[in-house]
Amino acid sequence: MPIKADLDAIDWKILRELQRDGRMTNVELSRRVGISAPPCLRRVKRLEETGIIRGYRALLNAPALGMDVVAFCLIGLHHQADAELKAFAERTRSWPIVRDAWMVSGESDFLLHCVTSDLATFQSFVIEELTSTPNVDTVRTALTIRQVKDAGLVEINALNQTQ
Amino acid sequence: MPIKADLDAIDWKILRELQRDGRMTNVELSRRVGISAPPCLRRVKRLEETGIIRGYRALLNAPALGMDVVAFCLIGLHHQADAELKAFAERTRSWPIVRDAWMVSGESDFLLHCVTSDLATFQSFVIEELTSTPNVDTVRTALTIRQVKDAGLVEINALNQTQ
DNA sequence: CCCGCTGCGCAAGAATCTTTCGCAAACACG
DNA sequence: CGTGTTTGCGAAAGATTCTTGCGCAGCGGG
Repeated sequence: MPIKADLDAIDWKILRELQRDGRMTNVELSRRVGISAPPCLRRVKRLEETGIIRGYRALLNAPALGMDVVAFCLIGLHHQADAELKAFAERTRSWPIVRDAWMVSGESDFLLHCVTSDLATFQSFVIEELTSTPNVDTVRTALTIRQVKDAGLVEINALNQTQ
Repeated sequence: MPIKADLDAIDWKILRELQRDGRMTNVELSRRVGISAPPCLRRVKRLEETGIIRGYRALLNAPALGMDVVAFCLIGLHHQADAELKAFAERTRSWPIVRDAWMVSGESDFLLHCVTSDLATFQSFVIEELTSTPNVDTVRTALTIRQVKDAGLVEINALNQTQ
């Protein structure tokens, strides 16, 4: 699945710009990376088709939309057989409060990124949903105070552009 | 800062669509939300200007770009005075490995989302950077096995559209 | 030396963006 | 009720951008 595509300096620049502003016009993008619009569009399309660009997403302001509580939950299961891991993973997808989730190794088995409107909703989710889910052993929660950094998913610096 | 803007059903539809595909053309967006293009564009612009839409971002495929290691670090500090919290927050911004970071309350003080090319790089980051940073008390790490859910930041369901 | 491959950029038509303007519905107020 | 104000939709048109087709240059391999 990971194709490890060989990208040149221009491709890296495109990725950096689109990670910074995914709605930039192709004309502006082509100007920034130093080629004309048609080849630039072809490169973007190729990056999308090969899956290197998985998609585009608007970043929403959660508090302004009434979602004031962001929290992380570390979940430990009793049994970690493959079927049980898959079952819990599937369950996270059915909880709207859980925005993204990771299977992890270490002291816990899952890490959930949760967003809710208020603390009461979050607490009832933890108590009535999480801890009452079969096979769930431990639930440790960390309420967020504020986000202190929000870069894109992948670091793209000048070094990538010299390949 | 959180404006708690009053949004109607069409605004919520716009947010839902753009969170799903941030590069959709305005014509396509207007068709999906049921109004013509000009008022649709005005609404999007207003959502951007009021900060409800914070920006747009391309979602990159980290493994395909050679970033095979995703991990989370829970950091506990010795002292949690305001100046020290700010100092550590500032430091997270200088580490390229840290892609986003949260100040949290609970057993730890910070949660770091880290992405690196390989395990050795991550380990040397933890040992040589994190644990040797002044005021850092505890560092707990959770290596991710795989992401099991990746929805947008905010849940937008049909209920929002009946306001 | 020639051939095939790759990728750039020009040019033109299609689609989209963006502004302007008229209009209708909702509302406040006398 | 009637009137003025506000708000937001949608048609129209020009500007911009997207998208495709095509010619050309650079680069290896036979």
